[in-house]
Amino acid sequence: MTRQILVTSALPYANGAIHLGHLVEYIQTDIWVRFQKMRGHQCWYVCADDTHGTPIMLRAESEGITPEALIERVHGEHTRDFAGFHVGFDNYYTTHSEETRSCANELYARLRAADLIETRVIEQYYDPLKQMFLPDRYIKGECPKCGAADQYGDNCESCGAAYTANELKNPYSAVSGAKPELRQSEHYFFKLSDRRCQGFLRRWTQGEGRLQSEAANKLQEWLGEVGENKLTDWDISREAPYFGFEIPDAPGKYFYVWLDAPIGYMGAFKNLCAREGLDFDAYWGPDSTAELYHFIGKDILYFHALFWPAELQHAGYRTPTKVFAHGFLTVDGAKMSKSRGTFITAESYLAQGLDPEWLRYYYAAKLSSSMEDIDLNLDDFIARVNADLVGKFVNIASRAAGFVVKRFSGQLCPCDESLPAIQAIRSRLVVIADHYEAREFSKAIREIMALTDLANQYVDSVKPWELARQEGRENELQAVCTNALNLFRLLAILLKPVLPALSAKAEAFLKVAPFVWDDAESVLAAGHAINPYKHLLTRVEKKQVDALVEANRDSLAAVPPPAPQKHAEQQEKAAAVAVAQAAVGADAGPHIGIDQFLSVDLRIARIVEATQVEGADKLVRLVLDIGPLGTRQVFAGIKAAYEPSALVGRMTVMVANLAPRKMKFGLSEGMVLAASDGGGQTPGIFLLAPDAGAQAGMRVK
RNA sequence: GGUGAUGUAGCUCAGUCGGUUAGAGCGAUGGAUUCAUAACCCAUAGGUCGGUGGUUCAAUUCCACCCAUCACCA
Repeated sequence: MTRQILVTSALPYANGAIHLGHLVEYIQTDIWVRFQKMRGHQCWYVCADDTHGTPIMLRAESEGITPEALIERVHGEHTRDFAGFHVGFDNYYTTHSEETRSCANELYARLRAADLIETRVIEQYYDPLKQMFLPDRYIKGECPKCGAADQYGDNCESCGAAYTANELKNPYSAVSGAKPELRQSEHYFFKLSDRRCQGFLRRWTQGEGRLQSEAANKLQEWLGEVGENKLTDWDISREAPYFGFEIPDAPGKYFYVWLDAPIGYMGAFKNLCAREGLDFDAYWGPDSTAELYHFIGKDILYFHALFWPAELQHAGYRTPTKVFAHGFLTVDGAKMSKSRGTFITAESYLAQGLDPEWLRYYYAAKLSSSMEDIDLNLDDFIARVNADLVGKFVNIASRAAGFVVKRFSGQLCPCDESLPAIQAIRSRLVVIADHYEAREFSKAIREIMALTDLANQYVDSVKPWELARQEGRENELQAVCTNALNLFRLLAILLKPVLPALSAKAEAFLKVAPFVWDDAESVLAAGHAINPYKHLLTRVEKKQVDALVEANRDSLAAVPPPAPQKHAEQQEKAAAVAVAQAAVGADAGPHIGIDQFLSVDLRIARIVEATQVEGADKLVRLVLDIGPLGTRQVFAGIKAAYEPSALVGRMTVMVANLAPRKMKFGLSEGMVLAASDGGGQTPGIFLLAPDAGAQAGMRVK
């Protein structure tokens, strides 16, 4: 029976590059989709860029371009990167489309009709300078609990306390630095707390096979006990200015990016329907018999297993058949890191000349159906790809093809289907297919590689190179090589979902039509002729991987800090961090060693003299007392912020071993430490000062 | 802080619904071989199954606590 299947991967956010963490999901999904297609099912794979929200708006602004221009450029980059890794979308669209807009409007209207939309006035911080409401993540201030400075508006990184932005002390806008004011505005809420949603979700999330058991448990936790009303309503609107879709009956208010993101699945599919002549309702209507699967990262389970099905259900659409969550990617056992060079972009991987199928294979070899994180161990990556793919798999074709082409013009004789190795493959077909279907790719790969070992053992046992030296044994030679090539073909079929490009080369080499799964039931006919063998796959070299890491080290200062996967919600914090970092003047950059740090001689200094410098716009001349080290003259560019007379007597911190520099106004013998916003968004210069008790000349470290 | 997941050979991972000698691939070592991008084949070594206690005739497997890593706490 031919199944009708619609598959999605989560929409990547349109303000950053695709990296190896993202690729886990797209490769996982692509393997599954390719498997379904090989099985002869009608399977559509759609995805899109997630293009709306504050981070996009601010990012575009900082680049001096329109959001439309930004998302168009990023769409091009994403499309290129995915194609480079053979991710075969049937449609890679954008949420900034008329299809998505109309789907969003329709879904919203239906929820409204179902009395599941409610308006409520809420009080929120507003940036008077920037003239916009600030998401919590864009407000910083002192933690209400422990008093730590520069904490975000949702929780404290110092003491871990959770609170609302309104509770922060001395709040300021991370966008402009301005002091935000509380303003009221009307927001639109999806009533997730409604009894209907609760009841529905309790049933839906526990549906057989709907979610992985870990995910179902998590959902159970979020839902709470029966009677316990743990779900809260979801704020789905944002005030202008906002880059997104305006809510039809609410001028100046926009759908929150997370509302239209999953609707982007619909929009992308609707666009595909127009192109392919498909019936949208056959897939999304309440009576749809098609299967709908969402592949997502475990970080966005909440959206896909609570909000999304509840919305669909009550807006009269079908709900997802299953939601598949995967874990995060670590590299060499740790979070991806810019300073270590393990925050690797898809673009750089390809640009450095690494083969995308190496990564596809490695991921497949590690992926299971669980939500566990997977680790890309770079040394293991090299060893495994080389051993399995080049040493074992490709080697089978390589060691048989030469004889067949040279001695028999590429012609094959009948294949011995009773061969134990062939029988072994046949006997494992169902098991392997089941593993693919269940997304147990690592198990499938394990099986296939065990069979590959059998194939090499077979070649070793029949010793074609000895037969080739003996007259009169040509038939035997042709027979064993034919068998070996058939073994290779069968294995290539099994690996095709993982290695589409390599399989295509194998098809060309063997001169056969594109493999489908059922081809594994047959063998090449006697008399069939193959092409001369060309290398199907090169080895990974350590130096290539080293170069890749080097190329990614610290090369991404402009993008948000590393994280396994980024979607709109999480992006807000990342973007806020980026904004905050820009405000400090620079990214944290690569690490330095303790020795390097200790080479800077920082000293507590007492300002004993401070005078205007005639003819200098920014400089103040300071004479600093650093105790046993005597006094130093320093010219500091702090005139804009400090009246010289007010500085006399103050304690501060200076770099005592900075090489003296001759300036127009005299010799500067060091540097005082002061903070300022290199980006110019927060005005002011802030001289450092030690706590009371510090004495002039003390070492700072 | 609370909750959950994970922690098994140098590396990557299986596995044990408690039961005689804990498995695979890679890597290492030795051997064999030379058809194959020095690949392949055979063999050997290597683990107090994160730590400490407990339950049991018996625990790596169950329980408690601890440590480490990761995640969630919307």
